[in-house]
Amino acid sequence: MEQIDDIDLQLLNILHDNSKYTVKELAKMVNLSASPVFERIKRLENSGYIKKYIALLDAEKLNRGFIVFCNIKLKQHDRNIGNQFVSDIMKIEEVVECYNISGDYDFLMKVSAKDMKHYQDFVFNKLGSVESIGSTQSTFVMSEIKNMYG
Amino acid sequence: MEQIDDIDLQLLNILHDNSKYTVKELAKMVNLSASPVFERIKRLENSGYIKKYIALLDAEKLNRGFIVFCNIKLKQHDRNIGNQFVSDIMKIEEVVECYNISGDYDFLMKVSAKDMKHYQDFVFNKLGSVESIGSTQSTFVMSEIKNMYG
DNA sequence: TATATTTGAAGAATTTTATTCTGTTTTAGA
DNA sequence: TCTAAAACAGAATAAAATTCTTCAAATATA
Repeated sequence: MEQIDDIDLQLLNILHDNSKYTVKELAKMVNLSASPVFERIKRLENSGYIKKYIALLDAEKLNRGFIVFCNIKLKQHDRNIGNQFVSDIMKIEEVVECYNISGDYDFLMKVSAKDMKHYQDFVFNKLGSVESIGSTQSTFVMSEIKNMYG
Repeated sequence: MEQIDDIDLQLLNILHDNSKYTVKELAKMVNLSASPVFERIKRLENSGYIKKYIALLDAEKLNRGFIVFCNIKLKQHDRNIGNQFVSDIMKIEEVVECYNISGDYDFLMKVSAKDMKHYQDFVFNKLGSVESIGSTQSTFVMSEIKNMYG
């Protein structure tokens, strides 16, 4: 596919951290004029290197600062159960991320709640009604050390 | 602090998914004109509800599509060892996220590599030279099911 | 209840930025 | 070295952000 060079990489790294720079500002950072920078960014968008632009929100202010990693074991390991689990989990807003993983558990979910009470309610009422789940194990986040996205 | 209403919440949800809408487009979505929408967004930025705007990149294209959750136990649990670990981990580019957690392990890291070979090299050469680490346990991501950021 | 006062909105005016266009330079290949 | 394609700079244009003014509604106050 498309080849990217060092300047493209610089632009990607800058935009990954802050997408609100103007092309003029970006141009100065990479020692080019505005128009080639504009063209490069469009190329990076069209070729898929840049997937999209989003706003990062303050989870604490939005009552979603209590983070838990929740491991899931399915009841059985057939395709139907798996598909059912995926489709159920997609609808639960507290589940922010979900991965199919190696090891003792089948899935690892990152869950975002207001507090322990909210998480407890999530486990009992939301996960509790997902039939495909065999067992769960919760790992609580005490503090966030590093997040290249947040 | 500042109180937000339902329209603010709508704007936050929209921008969290796509920050490239124009204020005119956003105005139509929430049934307002451009200027109040503009003011609301500025207010949400200044009050910290919106932390920043970023570009999401394609990890696969950038040779970072191999994701591993890496659990870490420290050698000892004193403040110096902990601080040393944090400061070391901050410098390692493959570590995309890191959390201080409850349970058998002390930290959970999300690691982003090109492939298994790269990850192996990361464990041996990068983690291998972090003195504070006692032991590690790797959980490999087989597939990403849900990601509210990606 | 009537009257200020504040708040939020609309729409126009202005400024800034994105985007396009044109001409030139560099680069790669024959 | 010559030619063609790609990449750049700078100007011109279009679109968006931002500001400003006015108005209406909501809220508070007498």
